[in-house]
Amino acid sequence: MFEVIISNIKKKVAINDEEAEKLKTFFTPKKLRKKQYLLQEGDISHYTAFVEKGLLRSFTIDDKGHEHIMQFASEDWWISDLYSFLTEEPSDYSIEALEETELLLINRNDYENMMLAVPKMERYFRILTQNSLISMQRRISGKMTLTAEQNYKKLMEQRPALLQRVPQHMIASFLGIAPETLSRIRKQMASSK
Amino acid sequence: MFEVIISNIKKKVAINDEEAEKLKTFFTPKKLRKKQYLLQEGDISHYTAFVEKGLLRSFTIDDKGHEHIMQFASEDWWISDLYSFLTEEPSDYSIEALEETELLLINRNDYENMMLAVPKMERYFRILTQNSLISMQRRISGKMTLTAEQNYKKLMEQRPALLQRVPQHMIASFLGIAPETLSRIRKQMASSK
DNA sequence: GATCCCTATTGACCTATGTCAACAGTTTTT
DNA sequence: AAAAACTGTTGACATAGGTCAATAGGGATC
Repeated sequence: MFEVIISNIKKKVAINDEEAEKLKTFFTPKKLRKKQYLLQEGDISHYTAFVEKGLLRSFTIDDKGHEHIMQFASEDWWISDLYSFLTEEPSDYSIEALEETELLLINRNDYENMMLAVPKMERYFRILTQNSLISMQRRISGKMTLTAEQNYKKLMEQRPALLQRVPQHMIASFLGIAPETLSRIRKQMASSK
Repeated sequence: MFEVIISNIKKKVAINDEEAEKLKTFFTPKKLRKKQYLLQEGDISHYTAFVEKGLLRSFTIDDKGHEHIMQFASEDWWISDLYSFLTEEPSDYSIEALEETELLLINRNDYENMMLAVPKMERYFRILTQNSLISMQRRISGKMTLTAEQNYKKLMEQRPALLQRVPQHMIASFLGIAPETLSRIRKQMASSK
């Protein structure tokens, strides 16, 4: 059950078997069916979740009732509303399973305790967060400098598998464009190729 | 010379005087005049910089020659192109001083060595990076769900001092809108109030 | 196997924001 | 103090992408 996460951690920091065993004690497994929620907008994100299997999305809903997807998380990724998780303020986001999903949850206290018990985890989470920050910066950069079509192509290159697992209108939502726009972009890409 | 950074670190992790002394040895002070560059697009971001005094921006230039500002950094902030700093690949960004600026620089090796010498710095940088990640997420969220005017108002609330220090067209660039658009937004805000 | 829901497509039209150019203050440089 | 560079404003116009509504083909569900 813990193979995926332990191997993920070992990719970033060197831990021994004893430390690995200690880490396992902090997590709570949880399964979600398709369409079940891990977090509802307005609630506090008590957990941050590691995805062992499956796929989820985090999203928010604007004044006009439109959904905007902030993140997709599949195997080997973490997902939460970091702001709500760290501050224990209510979240603006919901997190929903898009497939049968298996998670390992850790709550705020155990997150801190785990780092006290195994200090190398500070380093693990630092590296993880740095990588997320870089990808967020690139996403903003793309939003500011590229057209919708260019951003779509970039996503095709960077996360081709995602496009196979997620309905097209959710890809549009993640890119920050209307589903009709993505449909038209694809049509025109097909014709001009 | 190190008061600002040491007090910034102490706000996030408990360090003693001995550790503080050790930390100081890793930094190189640097001054920049207005309009001088810390990093030029195409070069490798060898340093990450802590701002003791002054103000800088990081920005990229798109196909049409338009500048897009990714970050403003004033006193008590860090600035670099994190991607280039960590991977030692050439950067897509430039970093320029907007005022007389005093920095403390640390290079890639010393960044790692500092964390080996004072392991609490892993925690410090983890917390720092988490906070940056949260603010980036909010910026994307705003870009996706709000109008240009709403994003401008949000910035006015969150960083009022910045608007006093930076020309309006750079605020527009940071918001990802044309300078003319911001001028019109301000005009209309003034009349409807 | 009929119904319902979800998904994608298309057309007609709309709107927020961008573009280009002119102009006028201000600040900086010489 | 003149010239140059920078900054912000305004008007006319252009355009990328959004909105709304109709249609249609799967799956899923009863």
